[in-house]
Amino acid sequence: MTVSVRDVAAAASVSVGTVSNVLNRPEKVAPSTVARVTAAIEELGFVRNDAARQLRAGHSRSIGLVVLDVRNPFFTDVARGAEDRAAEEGMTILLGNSDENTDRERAYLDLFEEQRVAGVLISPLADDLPRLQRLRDRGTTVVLVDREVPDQSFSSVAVDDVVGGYLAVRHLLDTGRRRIAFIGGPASIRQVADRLEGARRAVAETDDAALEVVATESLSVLAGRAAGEGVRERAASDRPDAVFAANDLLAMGVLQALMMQGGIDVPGEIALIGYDDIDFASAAVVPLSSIRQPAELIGYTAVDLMLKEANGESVQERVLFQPELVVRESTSARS
Amino acid sequence: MTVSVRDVAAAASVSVGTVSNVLNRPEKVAPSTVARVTAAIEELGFVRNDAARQLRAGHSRSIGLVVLDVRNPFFTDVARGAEDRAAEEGMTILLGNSDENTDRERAYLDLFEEQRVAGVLISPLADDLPRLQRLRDRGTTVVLVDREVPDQSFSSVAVDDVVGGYLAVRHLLDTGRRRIAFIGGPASIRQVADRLEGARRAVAETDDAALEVVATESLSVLAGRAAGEGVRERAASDRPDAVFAANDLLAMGVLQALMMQGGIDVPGEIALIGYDDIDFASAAVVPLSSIRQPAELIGYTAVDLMLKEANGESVQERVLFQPELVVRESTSARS
DNA sequence: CCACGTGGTTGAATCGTTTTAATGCGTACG
DNA sequence: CGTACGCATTAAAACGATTCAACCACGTGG
Repeated sequence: MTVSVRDVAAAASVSVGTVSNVLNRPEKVAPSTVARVTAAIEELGFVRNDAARQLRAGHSRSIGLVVLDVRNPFFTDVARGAEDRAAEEGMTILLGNSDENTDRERAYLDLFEEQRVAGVLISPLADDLPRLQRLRDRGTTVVLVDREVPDQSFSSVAVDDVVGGYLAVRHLLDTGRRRIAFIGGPASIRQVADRLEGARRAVAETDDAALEVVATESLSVLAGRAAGEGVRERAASDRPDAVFAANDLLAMGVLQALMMQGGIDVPGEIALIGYDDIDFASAAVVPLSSIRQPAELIGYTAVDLMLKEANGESVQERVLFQPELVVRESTSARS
Repeated sequence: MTVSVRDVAAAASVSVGTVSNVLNRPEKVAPSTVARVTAAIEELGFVRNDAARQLRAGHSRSIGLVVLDVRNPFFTDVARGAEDRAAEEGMTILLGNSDENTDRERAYLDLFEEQRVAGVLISPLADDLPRLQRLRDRGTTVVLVDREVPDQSFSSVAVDDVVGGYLAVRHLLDTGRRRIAFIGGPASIRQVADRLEGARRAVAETDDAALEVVATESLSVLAGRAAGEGVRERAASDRPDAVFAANDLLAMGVLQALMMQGGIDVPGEIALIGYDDIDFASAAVVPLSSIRQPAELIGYTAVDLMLKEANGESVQERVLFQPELVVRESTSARS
């Protein structure tokens, strides 16, 4: 059924070795032979079998990328950056979506390991570091995306989320807000914890400021809507005057809930700031202030680090980008 | 370095065949042997080499999916639906992103063919059907996503975009609008052409209605913003009183441009409707009316069709879903 | 005239898993 | 007592591309 090098070789009356050479090192083969083989390939519609190549090579030309949520534009941007860098090397990105679920994360890691990917980039969930450690010990290069690890045992590319959280809340305080609510979760996700930590620091600097934490199940629009409804249903005196959402998806959900049928004025009554600065943030009902991260650059750099480490050019490098405050209408001063 | 079945066999003092049996048909192996082999696998940290499996099997357990744009939530939803169905069979989705670019589309098809994927799902770009035909002739099952082909030679799952376009514009006309602008492109994309066709039909039913077409380079937020600016800069008398954007990303861009610094009132001056009903549509500056498509179901069904056809259970099936109008504030009657 | 390169090409070995026909071994049955 | 059968396991043959040592023919320089 399928045509192999063997068939091509027969058709061009050369050996399989020569066919392989034409495919991989045409300059080593006489031009006339190249022509004959190429013709045979065309004629028979030969297509390389990648499984056989990989088997021989010992590893694939793909890179595994596990993200927390494909629906979050931040991560698709990271993926695109990664894809760009990979394409420069003729490699491919395999995108896995853990959906903030440990089992799914593990399943993708297993899959990638069976595929013998050149490396794994992962925005890891909770602390299943031992699993990653094992993976690395068996010879797979691992780069952490948007996550650093205290013992410095992995390469990583991340953004300083403590600073990001600080910037967000500092901004809220600067515009006169005092009762800040942090909406986000689960706390096991490092990004969430760090952004909260940054928020705490900012609040601690201001005497009469208070921080309240509203935990969510996940970082989705839906979870944000639920949390927002909780806030809306409170007595007016009991509500915060500013909300810092752990990411833009949550923030958009919160915004929807607050404004639902003549609800609460944003930013009049409650100011709102998100995180990630996704494209849609600026198009929200009330254009959303946010903390910008260089998403594509993160992906690009992660692949770069992975390749370097795999080539032995460097061992464990850790890149840290700085986040940036983007002010829009959702945090305007009260009129 | 890496440990193979051979090593496991030696460690458990059985043959490689037995190890393979433990892996794939444990019920055929004596329990005590299973235990011994499993222990050896654990001990040595053995991980199956998927390339070797595939080579033997002749095809992979992955399914290729090529979409027009990963940044469009509609397609990530399709991908999730596909992933769900694939997971039920222990298979994986390989996601390729053509970015509305023929070369990239072709590159992904080549890649998938080399990988010997079990099948290819594709939302094809222009008319590179011969390429798909060849792919199919060489034995790869192909299912068209969101695209039908006149000669019925491929299985497909799609939504009736002509009906969708009709619903959108019919709604605009019903709310009293008469000068309709269709914003979208490139026209070579079937979805765009069909939605426009539907729009034409609706306009043709109403005597005093006019349709204008504003072509865009792509279906992105950016392209929408550019088109929207064009409209905004016109003399008020020259502007349409309603805009039908070929998808929600465009619509969000148009919306941003129209409202820019005290611009045009939506829906007061211009009504706006999009297409796809992505999650963010309801959270837009002005909540966006749209045409809803069952994105996840499309992906799910596409994989289903592919599996059926690959198993020879059916040849060429064509599924057509109906779109649905979702009315929000962006098309409210003028106050 | 012979040894010695050189540019092209060959054939066999290899990667790691799965599969299949064959084998061994014990038990039940005629 | 021998045959037959079932069960567990084995050994060897695939799958298809790549690589590498060997080889060949043909000059060229000594």
